Amino acid sequence: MLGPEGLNRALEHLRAFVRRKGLKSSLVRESVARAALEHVGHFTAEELVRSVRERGVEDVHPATVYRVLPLLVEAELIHQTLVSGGEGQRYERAFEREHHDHIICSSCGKVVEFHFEAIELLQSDVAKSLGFRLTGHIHELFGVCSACEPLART
Amino acid sequence: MLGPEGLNRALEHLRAFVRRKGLKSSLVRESVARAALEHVGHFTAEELVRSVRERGVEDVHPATVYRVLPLLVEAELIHQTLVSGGEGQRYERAFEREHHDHIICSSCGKVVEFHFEAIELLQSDVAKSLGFRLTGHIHELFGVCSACEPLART
DNA sequence: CTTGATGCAAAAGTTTTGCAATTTC
DNA sequence: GAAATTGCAAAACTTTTGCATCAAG
Repeated sequence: MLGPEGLNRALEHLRAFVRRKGLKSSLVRESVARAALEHVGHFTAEELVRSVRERGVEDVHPATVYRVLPLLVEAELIHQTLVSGGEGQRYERAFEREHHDHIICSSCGKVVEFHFEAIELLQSDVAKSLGFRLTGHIHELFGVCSACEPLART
Repeated sequence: MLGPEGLNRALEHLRAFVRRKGLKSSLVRESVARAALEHVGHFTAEELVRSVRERGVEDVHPATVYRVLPLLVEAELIHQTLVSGGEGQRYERAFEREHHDHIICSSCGKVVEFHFEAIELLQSDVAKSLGFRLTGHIHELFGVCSACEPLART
């Protein structure tokens, strides 16, 4: 959860980013940013359009959201996430959040975040040993959560 | 590379699979399977259509490829892969291949496969500690390869 | 000769784009 | 007022689907 102060910091960050790029600020874009930043969990472009609309104040056209999303990514307010397939590209807030990966229950769809430093370190080692300078990664685990597997419980 | 004998084993495997499911064998499907199995590296549905056509013998309609691909996945002749975004779902051969993940150079697009048992083991640990039975994963690293980074070489 | 496989065309779903109207600076 | 942003409609792209025809067992 990003509190009201965090939201302000994020919007200020966005304004500075926009200024730096020689672009203009805009109400609509900030509405989209607000909806994205306060969205719980992952969201698609379409869901974001709905979120903005549900907040009542502004209304956004899907095309605009599709134009704003890459900008928010570039400003590092949000990240693209995978959370496997389905309906289109997903995003989640990145601003003032720690890095994490996901494990998804194939049965109920539950998504749990995890962060394991040991894995992160090994990733760097792998990259280094292959002659790469690591800049990012996608890591998603699939499984069946305990709630979905009342069977086979030892 | 899958040699001619491997190809035969794969096709026989497919035939058995098809029989087991109560479906029928077909020339076209086997052409698609052959093209997929002998394809070097990753491929999309569209590329597979081209590959089949280039082999000259058969010709396949895209719709057919889209219908065949899930079957080949189910038969475990191929796997879906990510190899980040771009034009549609990608696949690669799975038959008689070890599991591996990918690291991709963001600059030149080079894809290198890797397999690190330590990471695989940690993944299981993570899943277990979160109450999941692990069934699969996507793991893709991004970076800049040595060829693309003549600068910053220490 | 019954059932599955295929081609084709049309549809569906997501994302992009050209353009006129609007907002921002 | 010049330039960026937005909405709208149309296009682009990938994938799916209904249906008539073809091929397999």
